Amino acid sequence: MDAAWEVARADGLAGLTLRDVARKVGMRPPSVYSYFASKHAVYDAMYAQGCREFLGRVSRLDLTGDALTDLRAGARMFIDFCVEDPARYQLMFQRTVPGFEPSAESYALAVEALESLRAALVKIGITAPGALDMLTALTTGLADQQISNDPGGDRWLKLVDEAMEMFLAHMNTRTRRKVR
Amino acid sequence: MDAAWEVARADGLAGLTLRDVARKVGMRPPSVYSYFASKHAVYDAMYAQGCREFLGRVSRLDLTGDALTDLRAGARMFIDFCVEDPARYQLMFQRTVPGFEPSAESYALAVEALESLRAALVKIGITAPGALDMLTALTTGLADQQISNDPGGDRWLKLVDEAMEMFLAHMNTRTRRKVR
DNA sequence: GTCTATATTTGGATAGAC
DNA sequence: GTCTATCCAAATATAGAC
Repeated sequence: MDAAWEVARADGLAGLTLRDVARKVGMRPPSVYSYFASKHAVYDAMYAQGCREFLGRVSRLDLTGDALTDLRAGARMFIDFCVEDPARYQLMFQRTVPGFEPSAESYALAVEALESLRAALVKIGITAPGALDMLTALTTGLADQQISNDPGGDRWLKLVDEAMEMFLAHMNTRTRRKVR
Repeated sequence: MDAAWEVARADGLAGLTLRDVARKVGMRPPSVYSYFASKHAVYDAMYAQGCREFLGRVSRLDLTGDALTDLRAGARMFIDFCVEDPARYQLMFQRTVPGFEPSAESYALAVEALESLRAALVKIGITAPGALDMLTALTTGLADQQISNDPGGDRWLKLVDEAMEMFLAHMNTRTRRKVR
């Protein structure tokens, strides 16, 4: 798995070949088939591993109950996760690999992650319809722009706190309007 | 070119092959080389064509001078442009094709498009540093989520107006803070 | 479990005739 | 300009020996 990630990071996710993975671990290509039934299976294992890593980070967030503080922490965690490994980001969130679809088993992990995000939002009082969708658009947009247009830099990273302020202020407006 | 786009839409951008393009126009594969020097050259021509189409739409926007109205119109135009052809979106904004980099000539068109966006923002009084970056993050995020997670639907499309309200309210806040 | 050997497919690209 | 024929390389996958 480590070798597969290395190859994906070096040659692009679509450029991953079992030959390269095999060579990286000092094996001949056919030997890889003792561990994975197909190239697809390698992608699926990577997808699942990415989901588990993400779930681990979600669970290690220590949230305070203060909306702005928690939004910032969550958004930073998510965007750091995306930016630190663009190949993983592409696999998990872009789905741009030729014919790859995660297995039901792996996909369940992704659903679990989104569910935990929804629960966290409810906990800080953000329940408006569309709020979760707006937040995922905003955070993936920041991550995407950072990765595509300023790799290695911080041009969009440094907007994360401000984006969460903007988001929260907007949600507060909506809530007040509703209550009145 | 039309055939190339059709193939890209059908088989994915990375799945485009000159063989398929040739067959689609009733030619044999080598004949394509009378028109394009390489597969790369085809991608580059597609990129340039996408940019020109986008520039055309930018110039056809009739802006009113009212910030919210114009932001909404611009964002809708951009996101519609992205969503209506995910292969084009991937080529122009994701840059996920194996070793493809647009030629300097083609890239200049993309720069021109971003420049016209910046000018439009200035015209409605949005000049804060980072405002343009925040706007591109927000709009590409909406487009990206729509394409990735609800293709053919409108789950994120219908958030566009609200997103622009949020963005504008935020920018107004920042301006006032600066003035005081 | 790992290897050698190989089948098979695919696809970019060129040579040279017409 | 288009064709036939072909080269070449890469890459997934399998068979079967050790």
